[in-house]
Amino acid sequence: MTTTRHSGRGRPPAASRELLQEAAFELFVENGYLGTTVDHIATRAGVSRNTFFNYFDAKGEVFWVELDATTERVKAALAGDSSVAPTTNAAGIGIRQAMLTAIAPLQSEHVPFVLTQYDLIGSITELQASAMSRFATQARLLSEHLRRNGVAPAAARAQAYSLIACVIAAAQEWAQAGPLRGRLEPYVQSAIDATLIAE
Amino acid sequence: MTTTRHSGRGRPPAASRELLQEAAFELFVENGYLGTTVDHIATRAGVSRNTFFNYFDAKGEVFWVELDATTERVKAALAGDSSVAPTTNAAGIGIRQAMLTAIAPLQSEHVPFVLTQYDLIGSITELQASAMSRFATQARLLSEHLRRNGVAPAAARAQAYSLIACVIAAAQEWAQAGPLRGRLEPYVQSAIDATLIAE
DNA sequence: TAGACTTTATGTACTGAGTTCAACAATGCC
DNA sequence: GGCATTGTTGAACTCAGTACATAAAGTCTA
Repeated sequence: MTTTRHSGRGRPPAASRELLQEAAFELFVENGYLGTTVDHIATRAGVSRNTFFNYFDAKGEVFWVELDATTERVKAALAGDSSVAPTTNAAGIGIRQAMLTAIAPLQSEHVPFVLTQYDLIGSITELQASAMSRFATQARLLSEHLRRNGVAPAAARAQAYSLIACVIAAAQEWAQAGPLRGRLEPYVQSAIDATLIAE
Repeated sequence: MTTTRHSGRGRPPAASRELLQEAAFELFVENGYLGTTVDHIATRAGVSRNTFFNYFDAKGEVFWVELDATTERVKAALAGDSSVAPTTNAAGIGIRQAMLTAIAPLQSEHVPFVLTQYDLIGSITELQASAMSRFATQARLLSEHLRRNGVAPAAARAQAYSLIACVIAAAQEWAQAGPLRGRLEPYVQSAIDATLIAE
């Protein structure tokens, strides 16, 4: 997942996730997702088809490089969260804070490519699969953190999933909001609020 | 999506979604999902490979027949929901009630096959894709209903997604709970409660 | 400097999902 | 019987993803 540094020994890499990602995005813009084959991407990046699969497990994975960095930040924020008292409420607020911290750097200019392509995600099975896989990873992350802090499994799951739901909803609104969208964080905050007052 | 009745005219169908689904489940149990090809399923059902794709858009779709029936019930419940006052709260409760009504028939014996296969869904891209697609359909359904009832788009999205998150979390707990699990409904109710008290 | 070792790249061949399209089969209707 | 309609079938194809053996390009060590 993370970019592994070249150790010095062995044949130096001819490509990188970033290089392949750039080549892919160029081609997606030029020919669309379906009009772009893995062969095209590899050729554009100057490597062979197989090399692409050395860097990504699947064609659709290329969309998520930027967002996976955010997942890493979530992980870090959770690790740094001492989450004091093992009560449901404190832990619930814990994951919420961790999430807000992780997405805090996301400014108007940093809209991940994937967020500008919701129509694609909705219509292309490979992207649906990779999106689902991302959500599942996040869910596991948050859910386990809650359980470690004493929240009952069922409640942990519900709270984790619900938080992710809010982030997704917020991210969609944010991406759609155009160049003046500003930071993502307030969008997430109001999504959370919208679900809480719904009593 | 819905089973289209044979109109009387034309060549009568040699198969049906149900028949293919049964053949598929048998083979999944015998040889696993990956060990079962579309060819196998079609052969077991006594038709050709192409005929399978006349009934399902993809191999993974076969998992969701039972759950798609629930989606139809959600749709019906929403249609029958006069959802009186166009206020956020009333509409929010509206989709919640519609969802609870739609899943009310689900008893201990009716655990959809797909719910017993979460490990599969997590590891097989085709199933991730079809799951994602189901969630997206549900989300659109609920979200549009809220917007029609005067809820702001952003809030509608957040509430709809969050409700789906609760149902998914609840369904997982329910499926894992074993033969004495009882009805799904209370699981959903407590998932919703768990997210609301998380303030 | 000649290997030995390590890491990455490449080529080939394969499986299987999903698509396209034309031909064919079975039914009701006139 | 002819005809429209609906459904099935076969063949050929594209492309993602996998497996595996081999080659290339470096570093390290004797």
